[in-house]
Amino acid sequence: MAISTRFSVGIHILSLIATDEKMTSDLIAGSVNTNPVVIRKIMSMLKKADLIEVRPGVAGARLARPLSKITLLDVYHAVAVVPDKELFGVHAAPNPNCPVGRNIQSTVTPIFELAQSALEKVLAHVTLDDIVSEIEQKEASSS
Amino acid sequence: MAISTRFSVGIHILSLIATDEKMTSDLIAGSVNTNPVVIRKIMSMLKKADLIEVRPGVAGARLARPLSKITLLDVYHAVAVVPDKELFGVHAAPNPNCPVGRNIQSTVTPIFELAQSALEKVLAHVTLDDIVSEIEQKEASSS
DNA sequence: ATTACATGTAACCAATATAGTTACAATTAC
DNA sequence: GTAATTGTAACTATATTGGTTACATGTAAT
Repeated sequence: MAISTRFSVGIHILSLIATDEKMTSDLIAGSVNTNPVVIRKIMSMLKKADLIEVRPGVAGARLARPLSKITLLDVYHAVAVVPDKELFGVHAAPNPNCPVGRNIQSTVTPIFELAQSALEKVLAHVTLDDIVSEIEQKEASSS
Repeated sequence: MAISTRFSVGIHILSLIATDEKMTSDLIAGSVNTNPVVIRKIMSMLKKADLIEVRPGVAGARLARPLSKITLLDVYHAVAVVPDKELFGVHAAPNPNCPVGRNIQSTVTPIFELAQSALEKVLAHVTLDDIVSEIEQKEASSS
């Protein structure tokens, strides 16, 4: 299964908030092209992860940190696209009476962690500032 | 969602076949601790990916290539843990009338590809030979 | 303070993926 | 020919995703 689009939607939401703090979930939903409740649920996750500040009743949201201090990895973790932060699932109860069965988990897990960490490192090196700048640049060069 | 355990089970299966070509799906299921049909389905994928040779009616399987020429990435692709080979899902139809909406996909996709490729590179650098040797080593040092 | 508008959630739905299971046809080996 | 094995179809239970309706709660402005 692919990693949930909550991740890309989360980036989308934060980019919109960055350019306009008066963005309502309705407006954001219009840009993402989905239902406002989907947006509010994701924003609720972003809020719990202390990436944004939102208040019931008051339109819009505010970034809790400067754009350059929010990495894609922060968003990735915030929207919980991966349960338990374990990207790779491992079958739970291999047979301890078999040489392969009793060693497969401990053999495979560190490799999976390496792979996961390589992926996360890429995400950690990209900030929302990079994203928004890139978008602005594309807009400027297309006008 | 985590990457399916089909991946780790696939590695488990191949490691067993490597040490004994007479391994039936029943025996393998005993080591993995699951149903034989689950094993046969995964073996069917491994066969389609030309990693193993199996024949109906005849017990066991044979590796189609030497252990050192089968990477974890080969297995990863074979068991189709990721549809379309696209690890990250991206929301499909953002609003083209919004500056963020019309640029988010093209901005985010190359970063996702970088991250995915970093992960795959790790998997590509580990062969089944590494896995089996590691298991043998653990067995030897625990005796 | 009433009105209008937002957010925050609960509850539900359809579609899909996973992992497991039963059942059985087709194939091979002895 | 019999026994054993692979290969699948069909089905189940469970979980996740993405979407939707409904509504309670909170804020602001007139």
